[in-house]
Amino acid sequence: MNTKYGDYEQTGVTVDLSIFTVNEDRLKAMLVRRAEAPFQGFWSLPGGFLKNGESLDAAAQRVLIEKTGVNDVYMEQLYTFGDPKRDPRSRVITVAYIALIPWQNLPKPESEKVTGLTWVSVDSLPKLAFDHKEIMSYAVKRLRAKVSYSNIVHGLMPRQFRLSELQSMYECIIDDKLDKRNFRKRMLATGLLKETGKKDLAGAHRPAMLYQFKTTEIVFF
Amino acid sequence: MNTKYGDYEQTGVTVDLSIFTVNEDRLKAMLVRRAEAPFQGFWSLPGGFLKNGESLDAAAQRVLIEKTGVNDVYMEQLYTFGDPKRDPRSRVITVAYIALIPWQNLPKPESEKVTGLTWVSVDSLPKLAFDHKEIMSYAVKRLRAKVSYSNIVHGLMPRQFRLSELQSMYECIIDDKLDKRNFRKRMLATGLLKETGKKDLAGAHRPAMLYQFKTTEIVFF
DNA sequence: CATACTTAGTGTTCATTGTACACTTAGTAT
DNA sequence: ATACTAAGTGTACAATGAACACTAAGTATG
Repeated sequence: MNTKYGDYEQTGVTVDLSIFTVNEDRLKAMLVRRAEAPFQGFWSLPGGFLKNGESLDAAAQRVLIEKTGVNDVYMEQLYTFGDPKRDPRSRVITVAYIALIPWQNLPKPESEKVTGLTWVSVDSLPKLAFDHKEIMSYAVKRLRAKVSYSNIVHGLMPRQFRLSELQSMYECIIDDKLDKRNFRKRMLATGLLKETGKKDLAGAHRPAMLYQFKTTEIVFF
Repeated sequence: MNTKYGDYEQTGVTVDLSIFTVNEDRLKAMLVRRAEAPFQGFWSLPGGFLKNGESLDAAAQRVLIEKTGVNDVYMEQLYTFGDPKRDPRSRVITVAYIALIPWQNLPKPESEKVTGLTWVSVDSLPKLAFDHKEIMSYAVKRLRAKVSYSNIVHGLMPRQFRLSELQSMYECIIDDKLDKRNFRKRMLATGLLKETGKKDLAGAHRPAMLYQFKTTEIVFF
């Protein structure tokens, strides 16, 4: 396990992902069932070892596609966790990422039994393997904070949406209610939205204008 | 070099530190001269390999003490850089940290020739080894941003100080002038400062009250 | 010892931003 | 035709941020 340097241990490097979506008015995270020891049968964050010649971002992308089938989503590095005892087998440090996926973009969920995957509200997480609870807490904290000073919710919205849907998205991430008129004023004032000209005729009520983001980039207010 | 897993390379893990101080009204970073290849003779960030059983934070602390002789300073993890080509020898990922040290707390600098250490204004950095320029840019960006929404400057101030010194600290980090009255109002309004009751009688002018921070913790506004 | 010099210390006005709050509109359903 | 539902809109007030100039309390000098 150790190199010729003695003091300098060979270290495993993994990436672990906090993949978020919003569904049924709940902020949810993807968990995968561990098939093997340690923590066999426990839920954990999707992750994997860094491969030969692979950048950290690329590794995170790879894990994302493996588990969700989805590409091209918002992703950012969160933090690196390196407690020497965090993996009982050997020294492994993990570079944690946050990813955001609009629920609509996810393939229809198959049975949890088959896939070993599930989406769980971040407020009612089960016991998680390793230090994944800590990682997840940190990710939720970062996401909640970032919502208030950036347009990061973009990563969770479908391409076109009603302003009321956008508002709900904010509300369920920050877990608080917002004033409709002030919300609309602020959002339109950012200049990041544009009207599509289309209307959403669903429902027995006045149809809503559909909006979309002008740019994919994350902007800080 | 490779493990039995083939795809999964053994990876070196280092920590690299952007250590900042302010002196002569300049935000400066510590650089160390590389004694060995690669990048022999180049300036680089202080850093080192993660040791056996050592947490990332502990490794960063160790490097800090080795290079500065100083303990107990503000330090935070910055970002993890993992481009597969960032070290020409082999796969090494590095966890970057930011550290802040009040200039007054540093031991008297010996000759650069002897120590291989120097402090350079972040606006006039020389060519750096590896991807250290990129790391440093990111660190400066983070520090400049954080100054405006936290009391992180605490990490750069001596224990007691005049409000005008505090203002200068802000000004030279954000590289802009601030209004004296508004600055004082805002600072005192945070409630994070307390008067020491002492006066600074240096200089041929009205003596200044000395202040200190009530708490060591970093607070976000 | 009177005067000049230097930095410390202090308030107010105005502009901008944020917050609270209720009714009309345009569709569908009965 | 009427009821129902979510969409869409404006204003008054409070809080915050920004611009701005003089007096105070020491030391240094002639």
